[in-house]
Amino acid sequence: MMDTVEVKLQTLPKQVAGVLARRIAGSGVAGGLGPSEQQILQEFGVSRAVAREALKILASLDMIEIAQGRRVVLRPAEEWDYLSPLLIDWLPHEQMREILAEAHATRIIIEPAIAAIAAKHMTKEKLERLGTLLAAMSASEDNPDAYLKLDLDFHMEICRAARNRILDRFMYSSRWWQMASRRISNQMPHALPSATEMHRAIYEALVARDEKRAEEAMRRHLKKTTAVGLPR
Amino acid sequence: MMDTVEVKLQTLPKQVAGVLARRIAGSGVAGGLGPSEQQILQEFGVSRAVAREALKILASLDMIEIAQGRRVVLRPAEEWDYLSPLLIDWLPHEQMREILAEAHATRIIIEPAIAAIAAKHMTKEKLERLGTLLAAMSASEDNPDAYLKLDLDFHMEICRAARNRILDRFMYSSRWWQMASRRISNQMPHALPSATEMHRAIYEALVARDEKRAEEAMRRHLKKTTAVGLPR
DNA sequence: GCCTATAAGCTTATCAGACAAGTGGATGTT
DNA sequence: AACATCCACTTGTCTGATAAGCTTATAGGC
Repeated sequence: MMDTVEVKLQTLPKQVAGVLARRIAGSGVAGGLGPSEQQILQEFGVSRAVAREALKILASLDMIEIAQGRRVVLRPAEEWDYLSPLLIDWLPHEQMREILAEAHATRIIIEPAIAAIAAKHMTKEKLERLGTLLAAMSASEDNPDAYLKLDLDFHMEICRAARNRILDRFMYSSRWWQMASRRISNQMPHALPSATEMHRAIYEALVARDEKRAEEAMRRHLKKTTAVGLPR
Repeated sequence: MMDTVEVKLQTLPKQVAGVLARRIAGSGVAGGLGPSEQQILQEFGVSRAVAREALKILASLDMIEIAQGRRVVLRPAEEWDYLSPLLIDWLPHEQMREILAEAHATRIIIEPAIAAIAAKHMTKEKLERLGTLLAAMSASEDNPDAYLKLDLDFHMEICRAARNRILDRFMYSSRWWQMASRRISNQMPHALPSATEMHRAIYEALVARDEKRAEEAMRRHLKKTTAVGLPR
């Protein structure tokens, strides 16, 4: 039963995996031994099914390697799946801030290129949806949470226009980073009206189907929108 | 026991997940009902533990959504985890070729930027390792398999120099795509000596710490190395 | 008739205990 | 010292229960 507290925020294996992941992230040596099923049984008092699922979760993040007959071993942190929303939540704040900064740097590389491709493929329907989102953003400048969601949708919609599922997947992960970013620092990075203006600039470049201008507008936007809470 | 054939190429849940994934990828409607534990038990004759793990695998790829009490539902294909080596293997060839083309397009976006950043951060040790890899490539031009491995290591090593774990993860996935690419089309795309020359150009730009030149050399390399087996 | 509350029957989640299969090291033999 | 065998330990799979959450239908009250 894992604990006297009976609240069930999430599934049991996920909770166990979270504890183990934090422990590994905090003080794990690649190549070293990972938690065995038996250890988990004793420490958490859960059934073997739960222990196994927890390990499977860690394995799916490439944090550990499981093989029949062999003990669980820790994998190098450079190869963990930092694109997963699970791992994001389980990293110590120090590492999390680093990752978020790296994620933002990656956005600056990828999204301008996406905007350029999107400008080429832009259709009337897409533009209409983008226009609607833009209007909604303009009307939600007093509601940061709603604004963030619209912001994410706006970027995702542009990405979809590029018709590249790999890039789609990247943007999908990007969503979690930005929500995590919001979570650790509640302050708004900039005045929302200014953000709306930059989004409008991107939108208009897309309307004009001007690849170079869309690329540049996106780059300017992202460079201004510095990674939240990362003054370093 | 799943089948009369007793060969064990991989774990049982993975096999089941593979069959289900192919089926879903072939004719699945987002929002529709996915396979239930009961259905899997009856169809494959496996235990519930195996059926559950198979479903968990599909869920980790964002192909299905599992919740207690509710039936399993199919998630939209646009949000599947195309970065996973599992999914790559399970896609029908048609879709796989599309994805591989999109993956290559993504490389052309990301890797030149990586090369530029790497040029800035390049150290003596990294350069030495890259030089060693380059020499090994030159010596392995008659062994396509060994060459591919060295090629992948070369690109990964450059990425590591950029010190960005998100980009690392992308390159890590890229490895699987290229191995899959090789798998479906055994022909070598180009003469290996020519490839070595292009790698050497990248290497020399890195030695000179010339960001622009490294970026351009990488771009030229990738544009030449068209996605294998994709004449379309 | 309409709304609500309860209950029944699905589904997935967790538990328990067993046996199978693979690995690695200890043991013992040559 | 080299090799084969065995044994302890690990993960993989099976069986059959019980718990918990959701959906639907049914019965009751208004």
